[in-house]
Amino acid sequence: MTEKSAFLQEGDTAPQTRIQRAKRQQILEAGLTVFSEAGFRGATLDRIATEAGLSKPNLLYYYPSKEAIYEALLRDLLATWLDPLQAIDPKGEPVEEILAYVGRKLQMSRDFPRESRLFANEIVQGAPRIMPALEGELRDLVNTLATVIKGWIAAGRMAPVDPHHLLFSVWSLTQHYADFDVQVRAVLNDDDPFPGAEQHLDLLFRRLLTP
Amino acid sequence: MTEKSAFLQEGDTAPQTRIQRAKRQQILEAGLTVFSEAGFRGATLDRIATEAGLSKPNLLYYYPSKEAIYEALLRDLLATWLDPLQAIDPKGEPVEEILAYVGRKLQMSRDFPRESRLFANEIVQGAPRIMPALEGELRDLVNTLATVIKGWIAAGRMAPVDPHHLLFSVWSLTQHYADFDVQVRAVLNDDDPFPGAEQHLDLLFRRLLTP
DNA sequence: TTCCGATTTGACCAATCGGTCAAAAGAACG
DNA sequence: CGTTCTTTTGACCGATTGGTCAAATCGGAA
Repeated sequence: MTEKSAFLQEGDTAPQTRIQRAKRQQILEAGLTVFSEAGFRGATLDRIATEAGLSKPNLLYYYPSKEAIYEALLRDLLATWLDPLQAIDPKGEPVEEILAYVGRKLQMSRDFPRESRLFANEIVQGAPRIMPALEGELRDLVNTLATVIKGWIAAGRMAPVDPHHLLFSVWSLTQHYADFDVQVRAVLNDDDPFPGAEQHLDLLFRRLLTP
Repeated sequence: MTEKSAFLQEGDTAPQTRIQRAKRQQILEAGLTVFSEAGFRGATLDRIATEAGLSKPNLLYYYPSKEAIYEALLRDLLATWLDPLQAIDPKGEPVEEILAYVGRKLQMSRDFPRESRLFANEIVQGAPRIMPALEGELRDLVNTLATVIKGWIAAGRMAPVDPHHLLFSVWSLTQHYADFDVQVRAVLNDDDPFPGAEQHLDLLFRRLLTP
């Protein structure tokens, strides 16, 4: 087990007024849009400020730097992103638990594509800022779940599958519909891919996992 | 069918000396490295020039702009990227044909991760420069293959699966090991993921496709 | 050697970048 | 009203960006 990563931690939670909280939220919203479209380097403070309806110095009054906005976003998102994983119940029915996880992840791709693309941008470019979280919290969580899955397999309650690669499969298959959205829609003539995706992934994992 | 896209076409093939061909190749090599690490906006001409062992004006002597290098790369890569798809033989054994395709794609993730990440960067950020190719050549190729697969299914030679989503699955599962390499390795303690991936994907698609 | 086109480079430029600062404008409260 | 604290802004700065250009250098043919 790795000890909890010291990176991406929030500083002291300063007492914020209602206005400050609201403006910071506006900025994070705008930052999410811009960073997810352009990546860290591609995003500009001017664009984020415009998107948030603020002047650039005003934006910098609430967050001290571009880095600060980006890291605040990553920090907030990490929890959201790991939630569906933690919701898997070791005492549940294995195949159904994993299928439900796939469903949750697919729904996140549909409902929060910007968040997915923000992570995708970060990781494709080498994860320079969330690597510690990947090697810390994420790895721990994955290893814990891998143990659970191995138990399920040993008990004959699901087909024998490498737990780590199973998780990679869930991530890649579901996030693909958010991250590669434009490609998917280009191929499908702009039809909504999600109904078909849900059915397909249900079939795929059911076939893979049913003992 | 969409007519062949007019974008990303090479200009008249000017007669090149041996030196010109070599230097241009150097530049594309360096460009591939830098663009795949940083995306279009994140890449700088200075970095590409340094990587190629040239001065910036010298680099611009061979390619007129940053855009020109990037588009030359995308153009060259598109063919390479579509090759494994075209190698699928409609007269072959369905399950084995698709499994072989998966194998080729996975090998490309292992051997050409920069190329994979270049595309990933481009598409995650909205595919502003290869959208025409996606809606043209790619869509045509995919639709052609989808017809073949539907034929295979109708003949009972493979399990009934949505052909488009099947292809998305192949792409996402295989490219994940290149595009999200740092995440995969972070979770796996830096072990080589490819042997396990090969076995896992073979199992996954065999289960999915065997009638 | 001379010559000529191909190649290379240092110096430079305008635009954009992230970020600063002092001063102005609001808001809250007496 | 005046005072005090918070919020907002225009003007500005140094660094970096993509790209230009004239001059220097190179390399091969005669």
